[in-house]
Amino acid sequence: MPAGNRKIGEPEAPVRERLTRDRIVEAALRIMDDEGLEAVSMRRVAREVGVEAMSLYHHVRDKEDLLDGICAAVMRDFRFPNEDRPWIEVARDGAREWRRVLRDHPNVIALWADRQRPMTELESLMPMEFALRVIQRAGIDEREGVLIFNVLGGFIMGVVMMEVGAMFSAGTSRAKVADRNAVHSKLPDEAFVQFLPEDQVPCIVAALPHLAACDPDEQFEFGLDLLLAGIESRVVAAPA
Amino acid sequence: MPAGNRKIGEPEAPVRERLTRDRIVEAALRIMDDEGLEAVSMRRVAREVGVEAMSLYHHVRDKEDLLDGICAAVMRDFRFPNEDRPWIEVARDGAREWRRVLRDHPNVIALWADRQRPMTELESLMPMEFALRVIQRAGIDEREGVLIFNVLGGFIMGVVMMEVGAMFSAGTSRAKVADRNAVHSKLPDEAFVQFLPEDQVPCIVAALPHLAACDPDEQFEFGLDLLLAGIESRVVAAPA
DNA sequence: AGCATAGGCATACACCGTAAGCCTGTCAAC
DNA sequence: GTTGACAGGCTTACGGTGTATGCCTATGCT
Repeated sequence: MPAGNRKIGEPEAPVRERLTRDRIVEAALRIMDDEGLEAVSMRRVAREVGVEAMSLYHHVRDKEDLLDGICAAVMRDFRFPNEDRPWIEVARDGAREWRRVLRDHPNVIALWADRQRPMTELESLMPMEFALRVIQRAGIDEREGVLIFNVLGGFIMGVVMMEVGAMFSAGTSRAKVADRNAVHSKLPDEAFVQFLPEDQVPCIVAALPHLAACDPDEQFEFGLDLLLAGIESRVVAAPA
Repeated sequence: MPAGNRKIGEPEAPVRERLTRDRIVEAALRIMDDEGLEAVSMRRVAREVGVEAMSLYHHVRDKEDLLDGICAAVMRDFRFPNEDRPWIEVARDGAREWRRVLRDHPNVIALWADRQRPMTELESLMPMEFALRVIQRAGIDEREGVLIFNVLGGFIMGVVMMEVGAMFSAGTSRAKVADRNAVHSKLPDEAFVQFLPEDQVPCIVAALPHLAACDPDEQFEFGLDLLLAGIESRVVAAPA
């Protein structure tokens, strides 16, 4: 018989604290961060908060809604840099902070990528508002400001995605791949790096040590400098 | 009783052509492009090629392997630009081509994002080889070449992701959102754009017309110019 | 002709999201 | 106090998923 079905007057109450949307979303986010996106199921989240799956539906409309909640929670994690400085410093810190958020919740990129729908909650839009404000204060007109916003935003997301996804880096994410030994048409994976044929992909082979040694922070700062320098040169060329 | 269980000597044979890994992958890619990533299930793919789900397992190890096949097929779609030109033109065309591929198969970004494992098939690495070769021919040393490769690659992926995902653009992807009217804590969605409170997000409100009107091609070229100009300035500053 | 094998198929299991409905503890109105 | 509404848990059930296991047949080699 289920809990809560105790006789009346029984001494100790169940004492489970009330379920709330926030508790649910928080648990789901934790699961996503710890166990990956596909581990986030209604049953798994329910178990995490000590409840049956269907009970969640009193607090979230459906799974989509729960995922929306996760997105909002991630956006809420953005800590706004102090803006009382030259715009370019604020922009740089904002970009770094966005990268920090994405790296702290790397699976949120996949979440955005396959749901493909815009944020709707006001609170989630505040980082965007911040970015546009910084750009505007640099004296850039609104039209170009949108271009720059998208370029910077895309750059940050893409670089972090390559960083955490290791799509090309060839040395990382060994754990996920380890048990997949060749059965069909596949390289043995384990020694993938060593057996790249130099005559067919000489540039990759030559670049391998640098790919392996590449520091993600330096990587990011390099690209950010490139973009910000380009943007700044446009500002001084056409001052407001 | 199943098909193929006909009496011997029956006039018309089933005539189904042999199942191959390529046919399966091709069908899966088509489904992903037409119906989205979540539509790609073993049963759905099997139906597409006129077979039962379990028959696929004679040609792919598991679903992961099938998804690997999709990734490889997408990479095979990359058409290499003519390289007998100044490196910066080749680089520009390579970037455009990569964007074309990603836009033709927009769901592959989500696929990369949540699988997070490197490409292993040699053929899939040829576009990377191409990119590194172009960068190297610009006279950039290998270490910095890797930085530039990652920056450009990340930029392209991120910008296309924002482009197709419409994460912030607020005007698009109406169809996917239309039937989700407010039940829980949610804005009505339909009139989302109009009801953004100007006092709380003035910069977004001001930017909205430009967000809506922003031409993705111009957007991409803008960012690409910014990056390539920055890269070129480093080349002339420190010639090989 | 006999037989191995490749490549189909059917069944079964555990897990998924969620519709429908039930049960109980809380609380306001009388 | 009793009553009734209701919020918020729970159970069951249905159709979907990936895939392990095993069967059956058509093909090709000897």
